[in-house]
Amino acid sequence: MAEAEKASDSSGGGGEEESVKLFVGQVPKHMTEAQLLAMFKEVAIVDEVNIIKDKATKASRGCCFLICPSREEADKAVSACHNKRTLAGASSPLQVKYADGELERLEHKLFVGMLPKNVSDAEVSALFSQYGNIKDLQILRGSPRTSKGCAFLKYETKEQALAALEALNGKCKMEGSSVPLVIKWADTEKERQARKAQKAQFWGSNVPHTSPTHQPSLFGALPMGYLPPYNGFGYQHPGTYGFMHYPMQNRPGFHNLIPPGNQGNALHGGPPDLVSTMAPRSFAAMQSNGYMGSAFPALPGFQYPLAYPGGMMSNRPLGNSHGAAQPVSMSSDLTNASTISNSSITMGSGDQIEGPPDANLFIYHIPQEFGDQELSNAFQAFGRVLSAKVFVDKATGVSKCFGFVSYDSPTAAQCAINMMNGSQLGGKKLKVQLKRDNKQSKPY
DNA sequence: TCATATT
Repeated sequence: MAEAEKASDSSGGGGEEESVKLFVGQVPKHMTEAQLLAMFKEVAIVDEVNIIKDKATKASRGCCFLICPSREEADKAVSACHNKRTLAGASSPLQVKYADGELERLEHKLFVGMLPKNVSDAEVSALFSQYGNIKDLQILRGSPRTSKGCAFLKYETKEQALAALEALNGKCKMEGSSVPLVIKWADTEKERQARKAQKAQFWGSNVPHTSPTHQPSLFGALPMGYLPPYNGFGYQHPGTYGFMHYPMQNRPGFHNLIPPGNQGNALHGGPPDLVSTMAPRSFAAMQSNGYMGSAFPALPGFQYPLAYPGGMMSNRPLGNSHGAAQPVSMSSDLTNASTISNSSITMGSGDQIEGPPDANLFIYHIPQEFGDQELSNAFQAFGRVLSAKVFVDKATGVSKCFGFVSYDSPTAAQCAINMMNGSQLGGKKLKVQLKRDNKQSKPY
């Protein structure tokens, strides 16, 4: 009694279903959509180019989307361009890939929960084959004979997947189970990452100290976009069995198809509410540590390195011979010192300006709690810092402990290497070296 | 352990 018809007419029937969105990185900010379109049209059919712009300033963010009419065309664009050529003004080759969630959108992947523990592939196959050809079935197992109660499943078409979802979700108990199956669209990568990030927050582990240069925030470690945190996709929509009209090409972003009383499953269950369980952290610690209120506020966990060249804010430079540090005049007075550093604080971080060749540093073992600003501060004694960037995990906001510092001169960079490489910052020894050259200049 | 970004 499977009515595949019903499914197909709710999906609009436009040819758009087939089109594929690609993400393109390393696009020089000055390029126009028309220029990009012309360029990409040389290698594939491209319907549209959309430059991704800053919401506020409308300036290009250095990347764009391409809309291709089919996967074939999209793949042509990817293989012809990805990592293949560097546009004038870019620092590394074009990055061309499926936009976030796009691959998954095309995959029609379903999540199946509440499977019996002892279910076999054959049983699941038999049940789901009623609705279409199963392209891929993966039952998550603890051991060969026991399932974890869930599976991922792909059909050839979205209509088939939708038919199975509508026919079985909440309505079908498999032999050996007292609860009905739960079927939903599998989470996208983004949803998984968001959930992971939330879990990290929840457990309070792995979260760097809130930097004293920012307002203390419960979510200081997360990118702004994650505020407020996800509240558990669709977990509180009991009773929504109604089939929403699936809009044209996009499946719903959130899943409200879980029957009431169903707890979900280990993979998809998340803490329902984080906000109320979060406790402010690290404020007291900050106030009681010796640095707070001194002229050393921006460097939590900083231990005066023996090798440290002096001059971080209030410290009098050690009469060093490299001309970069502020000259020591009669005053090592705090007000004066902090004025100096405050004025340079605002310029060194943020944009990723590259300096001239050999003026850019790669730094590893940066203390976890350092942000761009702290990195910049730590390196400003050796020359003019054009930019300082600590890399951060996109999903969790946690520092990856490496970053880049760019100076305006190779001399400054070399000086920083001499003074900072191997010095003790936080727990580990800093590794400071010249950044590898990324540009692929055509050998021929 | 060497460069992001997803309207």
